Amino acid sequence: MESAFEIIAEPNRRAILSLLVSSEQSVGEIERQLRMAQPTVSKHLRVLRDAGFVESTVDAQRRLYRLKPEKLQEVDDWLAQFRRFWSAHVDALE
Amino acid sequence: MESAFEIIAEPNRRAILSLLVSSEQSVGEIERQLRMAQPTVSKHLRVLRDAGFVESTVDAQRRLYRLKPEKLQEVDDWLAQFRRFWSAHVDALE
DNA sequence: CACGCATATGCCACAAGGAGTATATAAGCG
DNA sequence: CGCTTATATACTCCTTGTGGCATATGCGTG
Repeated sequence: MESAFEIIAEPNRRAILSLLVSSEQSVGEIERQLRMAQPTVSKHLRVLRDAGFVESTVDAQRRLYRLKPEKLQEVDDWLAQFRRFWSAHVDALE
Repeated sequence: MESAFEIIAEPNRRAILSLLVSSEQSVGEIERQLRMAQPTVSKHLRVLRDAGFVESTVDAQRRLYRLKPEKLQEVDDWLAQFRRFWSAHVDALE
């Protein structure tokens, strides 16, 4: 599970990342909003943190997780090579 | 392997997609350029075709595969929600 | 310091995907 | 028509990821 692509292949992880767009969240908040079991949330957050997609800070017993955009940008960069295709496709339709 | 994200999680498949950016290619051409075993190429192409990432036409015994951008655009669309983050990050650095 | 809440980790079982090898299908060509 | 080239599929093995459950750790509070 080295690559950024493998990380975001998992639907629950994508859901977590989307949640974190609005603001940082604690594990419990993620758990409730996504209705996932707590260990599942923690495990996915671990994966996301190790891969550099999120970072966390301590707030008493809570850990607050927030987005780190670099890795997503990596995905975005890979997609760049294909961008001309969808403009080309639109052109073809016209 | 339903989602577009799972499809592009596989490195060989990403390599194939990148190859097809330049022009359509036959199975054999892909095989040689990426140094993959022929059945491996065929299997990945099957997955890519079923998922809507590529399409093929027949040229005698050859099958020519070419890119279909829609699914990649799907990924791009999902990434959109994060875009404001990397501009924000740049701003923060300044 | 005992208890409770929040989070992390360990272990197990299950499922799914990928590679390798062999084989099938299909088209062109002598 | 038999042979060769090009591609697809079947089967098996192996690895890896994920979830569930139980348990550990850590901090705060009475």
